[in-house]
Amino acid sequence: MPRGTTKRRPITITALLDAALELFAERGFGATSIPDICARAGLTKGAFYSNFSNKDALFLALLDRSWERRAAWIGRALPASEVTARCGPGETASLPHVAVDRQWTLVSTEFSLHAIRHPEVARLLVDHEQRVRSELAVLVTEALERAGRIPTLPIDELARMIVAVTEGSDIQSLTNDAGGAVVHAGQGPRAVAALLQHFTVPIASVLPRDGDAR
Amino acid sequence: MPRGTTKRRPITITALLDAALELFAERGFGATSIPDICARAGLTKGAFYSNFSNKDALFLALLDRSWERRAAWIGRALPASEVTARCGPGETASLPHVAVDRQWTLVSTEFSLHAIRHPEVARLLVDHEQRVRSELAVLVTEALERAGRIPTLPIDELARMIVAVTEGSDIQSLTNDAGGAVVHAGQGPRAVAALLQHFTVPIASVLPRDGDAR
DNA sequence: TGTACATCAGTGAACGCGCGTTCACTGATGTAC
DNA sequence: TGTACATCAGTGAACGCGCGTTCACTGATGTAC
Repeated sequence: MPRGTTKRRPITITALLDAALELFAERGFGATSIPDICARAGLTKGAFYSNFSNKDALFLALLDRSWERRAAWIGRALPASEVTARCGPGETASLPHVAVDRQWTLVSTEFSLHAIRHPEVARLLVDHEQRVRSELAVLVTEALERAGRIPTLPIDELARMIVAVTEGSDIQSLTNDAGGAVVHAGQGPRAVAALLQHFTVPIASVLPRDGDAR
Repeated sequence: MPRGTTKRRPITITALLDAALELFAERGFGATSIPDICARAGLTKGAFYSNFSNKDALFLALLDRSWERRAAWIGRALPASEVTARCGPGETASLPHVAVDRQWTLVSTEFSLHAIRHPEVARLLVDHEQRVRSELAVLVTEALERAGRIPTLPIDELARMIVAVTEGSDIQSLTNDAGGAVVHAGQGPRAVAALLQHFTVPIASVLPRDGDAR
C-alpha cells in the first residue's frame, strides 16, 4: 500500500514546471492558461489539479525551482566584474560581452511584478534576494581582494546596486534586440565596473605600509 | 451632419485610458479584462469597441499617452543627479530621496515585457527610449557643465546606463516595500551618482589653463 | 435664434467559446506474504 | 520470485461562468437653412 510519493509524481511536476516556464517566457503569466500548460506538458488538466491548487501555486513552485538556477546567473555576472576590479580607470571598455538569459530575465521580471502586487509573495522574494546578495557579496569580496581593493560601503549595499544595474540593463538589452537569438548585456558590465571602482579604494591606502610606525 | 470627431469621443477615450492605467497597475495587463476596464470607466463594452479594436490597441494608445508623462520622470530623476555631479568622492551619501512612481514603474515594466515579446511593439519602444535619452542627455550635459565636468564616453551611452540603473533599482525598491504607500528610490540615485562621477572628468584637466602656451 | 434632420457614439442584449474547477473512473505503483 | 490487493496518480467528461466580440437600436451631437 503506497504511502509516500511515488516515482511518477516528480516526473509529472517537472513536466508541468518546464512547460510553464517556457510558456510564461513566451507569452507571460497572465496570457498563459492552465490548459495551455497541460497541453505543452502532454498531460491532462486533472494532472495539474492533482499537483497544484491553482496557477498561483504553480507560479510559486516554479519560483522556488528557478531560484536554485539563479546561482548560475551569479556565476555568469561575476567573471565580468572580476575583470573589472583589476582595471584602472578608462580601461573598462573591453569587458567580455555576456549573453543575457532571455527566459530567466522575462520570468524573473514577471515574478517581481507579481510580488509587488502581492505582498505575501514579496516577502518570499525579499528573503530570496537577501540570500542571493549574500552569495554575491562573497564573490565580489574575493574578486576585490584579488584586485587589492576594499569596499567603502557595506558590501550588501554594493551587491544591491550590482543586481539593480544588471537587471535594468538586461531588460534594456532585450528590448533593443527583441527579435535576435543571442542578446548581449549592453552597458551592464561597464556600469557594474564603474560601481566596483567608485565604491572601493586600493587596499594600500588603508593598510599601514611596511616600515610605518605603529 | 457631423463629420469629424465629436466632443464626446475624447472624453470617453480618456475615461477608458485612465481606467486601464489604474487596473494595469493594480492587477497587470493580462489579469485585466475589457469588462473590468469598462466598469471602472463607467461605460459599457460597446463604448470600448467603438474606440479600440481590442485590448492590445488600447495598450498602445495608453503607451503613447504615458510617454508624454515620462518627461516628468526625467524632471524627477535629474535634481538628484545634479546634486551628485557637484559632489566629490565619498560625499554622495546625502542625496535627496526620490519617491518611486509605483504606477508608472509597474506599467512601464509591463510595457517592456510586452515589447520584448512583440517585436513590432519593441520597435516603437526603442524609438521612444531614444527620444527620452536625447532629452536626458541634454539635462545631464547641462548639470555636468554647471559642475565643471565633461563625460568621457558618448553621452547617449551614459544616458542609457542612467536609465537602466534607475529602472532596475525602482523595481527593487518596490519589491522591498511592496505594501507601503510611499516608496523611496533606495540605492538608485547613489548608483547614478557613481556613474556620473566615474564616466566624467573635471573640465580643468582637458581645457588649457590660463597662461598655457599654445 | 430656432427647428428639422443626418450622422455619430454609446447602449445593452445576445452569442459561442474556452476557461477554471470538479469528480467518478481506471490503470499504475508499490506492499505484504 | 510471484501473486493479490490496497492505494495513488492521472484520465477525460461534465459543469457553469465570464470573456471577447457583434449588432440592431436610440439618444446625443452638430449642421443647414
